[in-house]
Order: sequence, then C-alpha cells, then structure tokens
Amino acid sequence: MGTVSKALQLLEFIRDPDDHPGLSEIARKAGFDKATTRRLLVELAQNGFVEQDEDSRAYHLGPALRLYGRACEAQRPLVQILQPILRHLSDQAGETAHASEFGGGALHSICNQLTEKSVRVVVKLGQILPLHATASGLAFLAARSGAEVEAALKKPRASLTRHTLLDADALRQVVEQTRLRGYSICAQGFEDGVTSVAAAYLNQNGRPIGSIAIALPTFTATPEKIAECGALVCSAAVEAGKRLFGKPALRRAS
Amino acid sequence: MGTVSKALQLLEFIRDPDDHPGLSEIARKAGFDKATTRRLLVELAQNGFVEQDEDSRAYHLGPALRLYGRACEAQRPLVQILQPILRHLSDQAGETAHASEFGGGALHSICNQLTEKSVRVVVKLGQILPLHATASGLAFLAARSGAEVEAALKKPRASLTRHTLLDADALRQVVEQTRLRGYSICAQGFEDGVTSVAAAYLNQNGRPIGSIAIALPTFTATPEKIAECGALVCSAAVEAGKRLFGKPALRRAS
DNA sequence: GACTGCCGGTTCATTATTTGAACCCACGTT
DNA sequence: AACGTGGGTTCAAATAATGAACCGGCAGTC
Repeated sequence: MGTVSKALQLLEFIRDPDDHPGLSEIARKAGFDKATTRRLLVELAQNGFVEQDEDSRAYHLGPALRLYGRACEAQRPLVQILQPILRHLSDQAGETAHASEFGGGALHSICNQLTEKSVRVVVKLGQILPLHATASGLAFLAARSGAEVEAALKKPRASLTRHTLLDADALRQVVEQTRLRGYSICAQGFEDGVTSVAAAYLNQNGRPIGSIAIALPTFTATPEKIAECGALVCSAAVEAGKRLFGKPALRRAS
Repeated sequence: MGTVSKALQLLEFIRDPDDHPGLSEIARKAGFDKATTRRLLVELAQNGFVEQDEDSRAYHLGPALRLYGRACEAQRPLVQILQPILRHLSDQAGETAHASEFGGGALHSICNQLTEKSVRVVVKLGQILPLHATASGLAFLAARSGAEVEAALKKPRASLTRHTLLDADALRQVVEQTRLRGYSICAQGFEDGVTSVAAAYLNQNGRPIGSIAIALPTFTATPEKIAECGALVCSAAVEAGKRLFGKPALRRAS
C-alpha cells in the first residue's frame, strides 16, 4: 500500500464526531507504527486535512475537507438533486424515503424524507449502512460487478438483528434475486420492525453511486405493497441517475 | 515535501467545477512528473478522493471528499452557526454580510447574508478571497502570527483594482493598523465601488479560522459608518468564536 | 499518407523517502 | 518507586517514490 493511501485511511479513524482519538489510539486502530502514524498526521495537518487540538493533542478532521466537500457538492449537488426526488417518492409511497452514497468502502446515508404516518426514525445522516444488512446495501451490491460483490463478501459482517443474513452463499443468492427483480428487499435485517426496498442509482457509465430506499413498517409490508414500492424506488433511482449525470445510464457492469 | 502533501496538493488543481483537467495538465500545473502525478492520482482515486471519467479520462473530485465534508460539518456546523450571526449582523448594519474560512492556503467565502437596499453582488460561495486585497483577508492576516504574515507576504499578489495594495511594507503597515484597530478596512481593493470591514473569528486557542465581513457601497462609507460597522463585525466575530468553540478565545498568537 | 505534436499510460534502474524498534519525558495509578 | 500509558523523537535499514524514455493512439496539417 502506498503512503498516500495510508494517510488517507487515517481519516477514517478520525471521522467519528464523538470520538477524537489521540496519536496512539489512531496508530493502533490503523495498524501502523506510532512514528509513521505521526508523520502522516503531521503531513495531513500541514495540508489542513486534520487538526490537532493544542491542549488535548487529540485529532479531528480539518477545514480543508469542509472546503473540498463544498467544492465537490458545487460540482454535482447530490443532496439538492436527490431531495426533491425523495420528496416525490415519499409522497407517492406514503412512506419514509432516504438516499445513500458509497464512499470509503461503505454506504453512507446522505439525505432522507420522513413521512408523518409511518416509521419515523430510520437513519441518521452520515450513518453507515452495512452492505449485507440493508436494502440499500443489497441494491448497491447488485449493481456492482461480480468481482466487487465477492470482494465485499470477503469482509467481516456484523449481525444486527436475528434476521440479518450473514452466510456468503445466501447473500450471493439475494444479490442475484435483486438483479433479476430490479430492486432489493430487506426485511428487518438492519432494524427490527422495518422492511426496506431499494434501488441503486447509476452514473453515466452505469456504475452505482448509491441507493434510494423506502422504509416501511414490517407489519404493513404486504407483497403487494413491497412490489408497489419496488417499482417506485426503481423509477426514482433511474430519475436520479438521469438528473445527476444527464445520460440515461443504461449500461450495467458485469 | 512528502508524498502525501504532493497528492493532497493535486486536489487543488481539480477543484475548479468548470475545468476537469487531464493527466498532463494536472502534472504541468503541479510541477510534478507525469508518471508521479499519475501514481498519485491513481492512489487518490482508489480512496475515492478523485474520480476519473471513463470516457474523457478527465479527473474530478471524488465522493470521499463529499462524505468527509459532511462528517466535518457534522462535527462543527460552521455554516449553520455563522448564518444566524450574519443575519443579525446584516440587520444591525443594514448591509451585506459574509463569512469566510481559511483552508488550503487561501480564504474561501462560505456563507453570506444579502440585504435588499445595498450592494447586491458581493461574493460567490466558494470563491477565494485574496489575503492582501480584501478586508476579510487583512483581518485574517492581522490575527495570525508575525511569521505567518511574512510567509503570506512572500507569495505573489495580483492587482485586482487600481486601489489594490501590493507593496509588502504598505501591507505590513495595514496589518499593524488592523491589529491596533481590531478590525480591517479595505476600500475598493477587491472590487471597485465596494468598501469592506472585517474581523477574524478565532478558535479556542486564539488562532484565526476565518473572517466575518460587511460590504458596503464606497459612496456611503463615511468614517462614522465604517467605525460603526467595524464595531459590529468585531462583536459578531467574538460571538462566532464563542458559539463555535465554547471558550471566550481571548488568547492571541504573536 | 507520412509527419508532427500531444495525449494517457507504462517501464525500470536510480534515488530518496518511509519505516519502526528503541528511545525520551511527563503524567496518573498501584 | 515501580509501572503503564500517553505524545513525541531518532537513525540505520528497508522500502517506496521517482522520472527519462518509451508505447500506442489520435487529430491536425503539410
């Protein structure tokens, strides 16, 4: 692994808003030597990507990331484009809708549209959505290439409810079903009492960027309702791809 | 310079939303070898910090920056905290107010509060505010240490209007005056017909993070009006420091 | 159609940077 | 006072970065 990658990976361990770790802790988590870690952190700090509190010596994300994040959002205002799509989707389905984006090896929740009459608490913004245990994650996996799915299946998986699927073969099957169906279904894999359906939205090259999902209370999730919501998330995802990347994005990686 | 810094500096040349440069152009701008540049870009891309368009081969900022930017904003919601302060400031002064943040060697506009009855167009969000030619920049410089001011003065300066100060000694004086006065004044240094006053807001260690400024039409900028606005930006900056970092932030670097 | 210039991308011997065990000092606990 | 832990530093050894020269492709042009 190159030095740059090592430095960038350190950011992952500083991301948590509630935990500002010190040098030793970061080095331990990252598995690098303390001296190495420090040099990398210093260099990141010189460029404004991390900051060190002068008193506590703890590290946190730096202003450069904020600035680049804004620049990035200016180049392609993901949230601004997805929000109205979610609103429309939520209106149509009468359920909570949310969108996620893939980055740093994980799917992150980036915006949501709640509804009054349904499950209120779904996902906090910025939260990580496990690929194997959420409809969003499964939809995303299904839109990636087989090799990428295998790579994802090699990583360890956490069991979040007693419905969480962990077996690699079972997951492979679910992904295959998702591919055929066009949208994913996840019943209480992430949270008890919540069933979700999701579809990935794609960039101009047909590669998945993230997912759009509807969350509904499991007790209302009849097969008909699921099929209805599935159709809705599919068209919402297609619409998102179109608005974000112009082209129809028909191609699909294999 | 370390490899990590080189890689991070490349981001600067990809930032522009309207210009997605190719490998050679980035290498030329950065002054690195083409092979080196490519290796760095590939590594950045592996971590999601840049992306390459599969067709045009052009590079642009990657999703990881968006995610980290959001995480960063979640840790300390700068914009959300500054906006009400700007609103209040703009109300009090009856003029346009805006805030900026330092990062990547430059001051960037991050939010603003326009007013109906005054200069409308001031700064686009994300725009770079030259340290030597804006009230925001001068206020920021004045709050930094002498060594840092000297470092900034070593860099080349562009003349933006015929009122832009370029001479190092003259700028040193202006910075000194700003220190004594508590706020900076810049009359048409950035744009003709606009006079600005600004003050830097500081973190818990007394180090400047960015500036808060009021922009007013030069023809209304009487000494009294300037003094009034100066007092307002000063208290707004102190308030911003307090709300952002808790402590009063009295200490000042020398 | 051969020439030219530029592009993105690759190779590999040379070189310079990264690495990490051992080392400080300071602090809080036992 | 002995111990564990923290942040930070050192320097020889090992590793990774470097860049001149290269390739094939493409667009313009003479």
